[in-house]
Amino acid sequence: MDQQTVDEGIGSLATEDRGPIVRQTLHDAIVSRVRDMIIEGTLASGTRVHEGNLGRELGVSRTPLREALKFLASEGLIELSPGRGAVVREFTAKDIHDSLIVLAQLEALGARLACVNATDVQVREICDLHERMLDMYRTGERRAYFKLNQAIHSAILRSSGNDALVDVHGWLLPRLRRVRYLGHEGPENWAAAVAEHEVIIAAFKKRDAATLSRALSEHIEAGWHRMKGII
Amino acid sequence: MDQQTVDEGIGSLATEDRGPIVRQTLHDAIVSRVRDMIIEGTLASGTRVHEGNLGRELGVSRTPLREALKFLASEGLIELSPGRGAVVREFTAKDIHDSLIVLAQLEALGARLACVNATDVQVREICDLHERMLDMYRTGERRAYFKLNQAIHSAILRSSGNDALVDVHGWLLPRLRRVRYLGHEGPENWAAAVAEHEVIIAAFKKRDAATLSRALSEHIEAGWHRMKGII
DNA sequence: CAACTGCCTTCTGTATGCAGCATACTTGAT
DNA sequence: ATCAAGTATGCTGCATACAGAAGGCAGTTG
Repeated sequence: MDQQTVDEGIGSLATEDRGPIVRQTLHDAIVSRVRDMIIEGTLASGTRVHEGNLGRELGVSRTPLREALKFLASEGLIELSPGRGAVVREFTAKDIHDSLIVLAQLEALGARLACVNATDVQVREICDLHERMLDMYRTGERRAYFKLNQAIHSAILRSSGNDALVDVHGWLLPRLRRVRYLGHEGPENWAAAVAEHEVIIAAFKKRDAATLSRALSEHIEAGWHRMKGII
Repeated sequence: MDQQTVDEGIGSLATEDRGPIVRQTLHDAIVSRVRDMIIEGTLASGTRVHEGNLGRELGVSRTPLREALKFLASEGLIELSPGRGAVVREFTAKDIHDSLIVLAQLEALGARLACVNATDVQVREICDLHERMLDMYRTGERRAYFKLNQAIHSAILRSSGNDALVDVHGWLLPRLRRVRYLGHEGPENWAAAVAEHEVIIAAFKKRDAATLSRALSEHIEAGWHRMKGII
């Protein structure tokens, strides 16, 4: 492999989406890169992942790529068949719905815990995220909105103080990111999602566990109804 | 590496705990083997995992071992530090408790779904497992009891018909297996756990979602109280 | 005597090579 | 013409080799 390709590959990976100076191992870079490729559809569902080709494309050799694929396999984004390599997992509508049911349950639990355990600082930070998200909604920046949306949900979970819950949530989320991204297609859908977020934040501010928990569950279920036609 | 060691290693892995003729990749063998070593305490918490030594011990080269470690890292059983290798993750009492809270929530959800979706055959199979587990209790075979106990919980989850729930549960479980195993130390604790299982099975037979869901949560919480002194 | 620096050892991170297996294609037979 | 069998190609699975980094130890200096 020529050095040019290597540098290009590593360079593009290193500057992808992390901070600037943080030590970024090739492994992490490949994992997040391939994960993004799956989420964004560059690697479509059902695609056979060819170690040689993808490695050449990313500018890395097969070994670290294989390690990354094993990692992604344990997240369920990729399926490995012995002797036949890796394919991007296809998520059926039922898979998505099942995952959302679990997600709703997890976020509802997180909400209840967060109302008790979150610090005032955390509440305020989440409200700030919410305000910034509203800005993105007003200016129509879907991608930034999407990232802030995710950040809010994750931040509420984190403020629950239950690390295992955060881990499980983080594990389940990747397989839903693509579909949640699609969930805000269309202006009226987007408006509905924003309205639900208003309820959520209001309940969180008041530390009203019952309302927050219910609002989050309903928000996720509503998201399902918004997106299920698309899938 | 001499061939002797390789054969010995692969042989011991291949015959470890899977069925006889099922095609078993080295990767899966290593993953389950190392996982067992962690659960059984052969690899104690906080132990530095030395790729060379462990690979030599298992009779495999570093490459598949590294892939397995990456896999286990994404399960959270092992922590990887760039440039400094892998250490067996130490679970604090809080980690365990947090995980159990999540587990209880997941099993409660599974219970509710199972009461609706389980087939009569599945219900009967689970009752059979329960009967066999009681036999193991009476004859004092802790290891077999433990395996059947796990099998019952997993089977109820599976009968919910929610694959994502099964996946998440299966992902969370490994980090709790060691501690759940410890949870039945002492005869009166064991008796209490068995009594709780009686309630669970009775509710499941009647497809009483509310009772089953509550019984499972309480069973897990009771398990925590039984074990928390030990940790 | 303590602290710092430079070297050395050892381990991780990555690449490459080799062997076995799966699949596809080709050829021959019915 | 179709099906089956054999062969060939290319991919995966694993091992090993090499390079770079981290940590330890010793020697030297303040």
